[in-house]
Amino acid sequence: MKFKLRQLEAFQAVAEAGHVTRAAKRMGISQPAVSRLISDFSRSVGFELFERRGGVLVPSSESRYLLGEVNRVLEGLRHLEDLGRDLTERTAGHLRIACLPGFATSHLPGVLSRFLHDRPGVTVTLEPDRPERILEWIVGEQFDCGITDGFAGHPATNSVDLEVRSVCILPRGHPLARRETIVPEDLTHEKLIHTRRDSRFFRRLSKAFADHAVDMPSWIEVRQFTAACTIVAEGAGASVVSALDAEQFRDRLVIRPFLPEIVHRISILRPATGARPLIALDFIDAFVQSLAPFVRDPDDLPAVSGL
Amino acid sequence: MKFKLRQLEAFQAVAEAGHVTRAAKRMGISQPAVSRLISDFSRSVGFELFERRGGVLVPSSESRYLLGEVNRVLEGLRHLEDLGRDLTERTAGHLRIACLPGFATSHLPGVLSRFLHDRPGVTVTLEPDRPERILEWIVGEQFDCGITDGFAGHPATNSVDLEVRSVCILPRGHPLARRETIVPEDLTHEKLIHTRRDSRFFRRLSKAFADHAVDMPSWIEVRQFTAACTIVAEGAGASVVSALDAEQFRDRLVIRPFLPEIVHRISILRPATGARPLIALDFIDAFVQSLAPFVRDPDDLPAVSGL
DNA sequence: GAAAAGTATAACATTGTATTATGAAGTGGT
DNA sequence: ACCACTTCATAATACAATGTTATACTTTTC
Repeated sequence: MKFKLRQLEAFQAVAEAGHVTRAAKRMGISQPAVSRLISDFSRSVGFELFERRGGVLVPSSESRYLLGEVNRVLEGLRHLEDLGRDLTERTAGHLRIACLPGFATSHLPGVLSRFLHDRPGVTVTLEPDRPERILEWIVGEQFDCGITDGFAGHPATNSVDLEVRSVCILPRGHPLARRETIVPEDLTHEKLIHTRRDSRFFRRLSKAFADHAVDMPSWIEVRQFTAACTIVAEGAGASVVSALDAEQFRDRLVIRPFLPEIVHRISILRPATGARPLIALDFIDAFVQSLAPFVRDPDDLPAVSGL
Repeated sequence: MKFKLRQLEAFQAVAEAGHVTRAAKRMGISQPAVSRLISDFSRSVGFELFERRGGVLVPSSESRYLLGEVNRVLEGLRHLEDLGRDLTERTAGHLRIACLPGFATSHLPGVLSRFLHDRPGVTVTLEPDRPERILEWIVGEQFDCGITDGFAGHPATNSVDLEVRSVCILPRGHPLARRETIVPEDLTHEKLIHTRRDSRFFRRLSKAFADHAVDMPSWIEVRQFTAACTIVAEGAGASVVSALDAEQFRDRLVIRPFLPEIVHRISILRPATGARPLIALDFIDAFVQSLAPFVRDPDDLPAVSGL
């Protein structure tokens, strides 16, 4: 005594149209097909679904009871199909992103808002934290996507690595602003703001100075590039930071290429095991694209498809 | 891109069971059938529905979104099937009854409560009114069933007629109570309570007295048998009323057969055109059965099936 | 009462849903 | 690391559901 979907649709169509013929037209099938669906349905429930009232078919008192429920079920199904389509087209779903605090406030918001603009049904959780915690979260699959740096690889994650150029930043109107590019020698008499000594970026930077036989004029040690930018923008000292962070302060300081080229490697992580939410892959792709202006080799962006 | 019901069921079953094989067992079909349903569904939505987690299948992040909606739709369908079954088994629906005021307070409530006892989903509208109004309502199809008397037939209605016996009622301890049956002569010196002079019942009663050459000792004229019963129960006068009404006062007065036999004809009406709600036919049948002890010829109750 | 519209039935084509048989892939224990 | 075992996917095929056209029947309508 199971109801067939098609029978319910025909029942609804006839109830609304009042004629088998018109219902068939509306459903885009032939009249006999509807006739059969109705008679089968009627037989399966055991009572007459319609009565004739001078030409038009009117739901019987029994089937009037059914009709409301039928409408609800079919409405639910329509809704379900919409949802299916949205998921297929990646315009619905939920995205959990963990990132370094710096991204949460600077580059990421713009990328996210553009990404979500065309995906009205998508919701996002954004959680800024330290790199170790981000890795934990990705491994534990609490998040779909992690944005971090200083990542050394982990078997339970897949990652995309990007090498972001770094630049020298100076206060506006600084004498060195006339130079096209800045080299270690130029900074000999400046007060240098740099990241923590245990960071990979610091080691690369100090090596650059050492290679040029220049003493690094260390002054202030900060945790984040953003902090360095702020201090320099205030007119104190100079720094070498990721081009990405410098961009946010473009109108408050002077940005110049720094040679030798030092890259800041950032990694985008995904859990290696488990599902691969399409929306997450889409987002990672969008994020990588957004970094194109800042990477060392824009023509060789890593592919996300293989993640 | 329309979803098939069967695919949704398979999706739900696999999501709950965690294995295609177990889902198939639960659905009572073979494993490859479920396999195909799932793969077809997956193809139609365009993303993977499940991921393996060490043996068990877990809904992917996309399909988790779908699952909730699918459950809702299938739940609605199950509910719909229940409703269909209830309607088929006449345990759901609505019944509109119009009746004479006398019935609404005396015999009918008991019949209705018994009728509704086994039909938990059925609701009833009971409207007491005068006979002319009842006929109007039936003709206009505002009601499924009318219980009236003095009905002379109407082309837009079908009716079942029942001839209810009438009895003589006396106050408790009345001298005539010793008699097995009462005849007109016995009542010569009583004060008689009877229905209105323009009623058919009154005409039959007065003819009975006339045939026996007895003056009818008319005392009080009432509209309803119930009123006559109440007055007699108070110890004043005697009356001849429908056995049906007398029954309600069984413990407050004396009931004796009255000869010659006078019948009170009541009619059960239904709209002739339009639907024939099965629940209404059931009710009429139950009502006719309930009157069996009071009709002239209990072995010859009219059939309701033909209504 | 005849024409027109609407509906039901029959014969048949197509598609969906099931079956069994069988090979591939993943799990778990020695 | 291999083997037995379970689980899953695919292929070939049977059958039921759902669609088609052709046609006869019933009801409205004028």
